[in-house]
Amino acid sequence: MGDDRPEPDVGMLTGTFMRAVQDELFETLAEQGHPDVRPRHGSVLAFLDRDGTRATELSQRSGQHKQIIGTIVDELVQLAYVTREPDPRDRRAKLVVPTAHGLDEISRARAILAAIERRHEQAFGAEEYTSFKAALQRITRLQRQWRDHRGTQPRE
Amino acid sequence: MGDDRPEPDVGMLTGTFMRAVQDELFETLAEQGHPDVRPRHGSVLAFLDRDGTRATELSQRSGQHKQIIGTIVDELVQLAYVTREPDPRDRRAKLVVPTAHGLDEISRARAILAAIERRHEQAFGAEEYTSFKAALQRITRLQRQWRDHRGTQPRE
DNA sequence: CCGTGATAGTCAAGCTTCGTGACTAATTTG
DNA sequence: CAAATTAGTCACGAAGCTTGACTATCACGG
Repeated sequence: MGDDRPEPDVGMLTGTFMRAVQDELFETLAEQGHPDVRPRHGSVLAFLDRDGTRATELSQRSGQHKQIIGTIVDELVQLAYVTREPDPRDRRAKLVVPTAHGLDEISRARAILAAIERRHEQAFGAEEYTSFKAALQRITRLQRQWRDHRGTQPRE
Repeated sequence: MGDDRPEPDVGMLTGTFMRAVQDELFETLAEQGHPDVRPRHGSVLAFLDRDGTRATELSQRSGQHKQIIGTIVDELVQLAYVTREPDPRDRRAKLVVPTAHGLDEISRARAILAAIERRHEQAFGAEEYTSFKAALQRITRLQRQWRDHRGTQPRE
C-alpha cells in the first residue's frame, strides 16, 4: 500500500502528521513496557491529575462522551493503570486515580513526545520551530471558532 | 460537552485542528447540495482524476486498503458521485469515473478548503501563513520517517 | 423537612470505519 | 503453455463512537 502522494489539502496533511506522531508514540511506549495502551486511552491518561480526577471532569477536558470515558477507565483498571476510588465529597462520584504503573506510562509518554519535539527543533532551528508551534496553536484556536465567521467570507 | 483545556501535546493539537477543518468542510458541503458525503469518501474523491482512476491506484494514493476503497466506491456509486467503467486496457480492472455531480463536489470541496486557508492567511499575514504551511509540510515529511531516527535520540 | 430538578456514573443497542484473509478472473512472465 | 502476479470482491471481526434510558445521590426552593 505504498505510494502516497503529496497531501492534497491541509486537513489530510495534518491528519498524516497526527498519525505519524501517534505511531511513534505508541510503538515506543510498547517497547518501554506499555504494549497495551492505545490512542483512545489518552483521553483519560493525558488529562489525569496525580491525586485523581472524576470521570465527568475527564469527559469535559477530553471532549469525549461520559460513556466513552467509562469504558476507557474499565480497560485501564483491567490493565492496572488506574483504580476507581470513592470520592469523599460526593457519594455518587468516583475518582480515577493513577497507579504507579499509570504514572510510569504518563511520564514516559511525555518524554517520548518531548523527544519528538526536540528532534523537530533540531531539524528546524529553535526559533523557527517555536514559531511554528505557536502558529499551530493559534490557527487551531481560530479554526475551532469557524462558525462565527460564517457570513464573513462571501461564497464563490 | 464543553470545557476543553489547552491541548496537552502536539498530537492532540493537530488532531483538534484536523477535526475542526473537517467539520467546516463537511457542514458547508452539506449546505451546498452534498449532505451525504462523509470524510472517508475523501479517500476516493480527493484523489480522482477527471478521466477516471483505478481502485488500486486510489488505494496507493490514499494509503487505504483496497477493501476500503471498494466499499467507498460502492457508496459513491449509490450516491451518483462516480460510476464504474470497464478499463479498456485491462479486463480485470475498472475505472472509477466522476459524474457531473461528483465533479461538482470536488470543485466545491476545493473552494471551501481554499476559503479556509484564505481566512487563515488574512488572520496571519500572507508570509507568516505561507511559512507556517511550508513548515507543516516539512515537519510531516520528517515525522513520517521517524523509524530512521531510532537510535539517534539517546533515551534518558 | 421535603419534593423537584440537576448531576455522576452505568447499561444496552446500533452504526461507522477499518483490518485481515481468502477467493475469482485476467494478465504477465519465463 | 504453466506459474506467478495483479485487480477487484466477499466474508468476518474488532475498534471506536453515538444515543437514549436508567439508578443513585446531591442541591435548591418552598
